[in-house]
Amino acid sequence: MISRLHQAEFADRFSFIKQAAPEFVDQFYQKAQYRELPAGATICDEGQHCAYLAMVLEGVGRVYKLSASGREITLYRINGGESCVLSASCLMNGDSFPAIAVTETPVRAILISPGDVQHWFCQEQQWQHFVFGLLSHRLSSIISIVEEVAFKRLDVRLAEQFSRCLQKGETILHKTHADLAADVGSSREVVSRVLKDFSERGLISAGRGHINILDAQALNHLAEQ
Amino acid sequence: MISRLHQAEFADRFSFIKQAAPEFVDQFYQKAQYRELPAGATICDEGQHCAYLAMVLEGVGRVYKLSASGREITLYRINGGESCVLSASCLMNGDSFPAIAVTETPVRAILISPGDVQHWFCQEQQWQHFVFGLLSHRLSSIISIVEEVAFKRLDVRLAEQFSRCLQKGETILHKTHADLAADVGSSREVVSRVLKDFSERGLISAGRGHINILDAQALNHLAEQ
DNA sequence: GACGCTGGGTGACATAGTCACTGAATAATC
DNA sequence: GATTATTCAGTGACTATGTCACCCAGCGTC
Repeated sequence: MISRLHQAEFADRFSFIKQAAPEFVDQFYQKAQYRELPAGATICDEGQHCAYLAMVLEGVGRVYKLSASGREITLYRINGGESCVLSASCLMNGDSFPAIAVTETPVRAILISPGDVQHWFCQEQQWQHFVFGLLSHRLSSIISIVEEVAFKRLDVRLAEQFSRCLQKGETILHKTHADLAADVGSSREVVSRVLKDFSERGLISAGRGHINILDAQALNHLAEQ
Repeated sequence: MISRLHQAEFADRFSFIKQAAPEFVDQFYQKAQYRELPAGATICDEGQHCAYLAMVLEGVGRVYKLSASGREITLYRINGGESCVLSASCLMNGDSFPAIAVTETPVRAILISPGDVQHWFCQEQQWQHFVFGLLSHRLSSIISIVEEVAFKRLDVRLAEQFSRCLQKGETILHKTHADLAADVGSSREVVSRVLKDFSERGLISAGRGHINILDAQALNHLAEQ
């Protein structure tokens, strides 16, 4: 059962619920659970079966793949108003989760049980569209990850990271070289080398645990490639 | 309108239709179209909007990404009884197609218009499950492509290709080095080098346009990594 | 200050991608 | 049947990336 306060917050984040039938909405809030998770918590491990579909109100989750040698690559992040597609997919098919999901910041979320996800999928059109939209939207985002990894050079891909940071209006990126390597699926050493090169060309200046973006234009231009 | 003969073939390939409501089935066969395509035809180009959802009766389609430099990587193949998920996704959201789809062999397929795909999605539960299943199943297959490209060595990935070929009971792979490169997202020269190494180690023997698999056990073992 | 931990730098080497070119096998043309 | 064009494959040189084994610096704790 979800409190009035969280219902309002949910409707704010997930506007599809406003178009749904009142009986569905009642049932939804009745059966859903509210949960808070600390930063760094594991939501779902590789090969596990998902216990719930998490719909994030606030905070950031990260879904990534881990290689045998310990390298990582981020598949996508889940922000407020988003939900973990892979969970959706697993829940509907009973497949096991093909990646690892963790919280990067404290997360507050609404949880839906597998049974309800499936049950409502056949009943409420708005819910159906929401779940389907999640899945199909993420499919193309993961295809663009394939494209990135298979075809693009590392300097271009790192420049894209900085570009994205700039689009949010930030000029300091609070990440370590190892963090960046885990995002793009490379290794720390290689990221360090590229960043050293960026640094020497005056595109960025590096500090311990953070990076100052100096030449936005040059980085945006590099990211275009 | 689909002929009786093709209706039987369709039901054989796409068994979900057997569980669907008779009114739906009637409407489905009424509105669907039968189409034959030659080998090498372009089904959908990057950035285009899909005209139809294709459900393949017979033949093989290939969906791939093309890089600016001309390299390719195969995202998945569509065999008889399968359907192009990306189309499904595009059709439901009105997004443009994020890859290129072509026929590798002559293809016979049933085509559904975007309007019908959406319309039926809200009406017939079996259809809903079919489309949703397509999407969620392919999502994890594309995630494993990310894993392959980001983490695995090329020799291992080529060994996997041979392994898959062996599983179908074939010991000769009728592909050029360039074909293999396009599948795994590498370049011909690099594939040639790896195959030369395989050849010298007695794992395969190469001919023009085909490869004989000699040491199945060693290749399977290499593919395990 | 001694210690450990984390973040980052580096050189040496292995693997992978790019470029420019070669030659051989096959298909197309006359 | 000889010539030409096209496709397929091999190669060397160079660059980019990944791996391994280290190093050192900063910053806590005790």
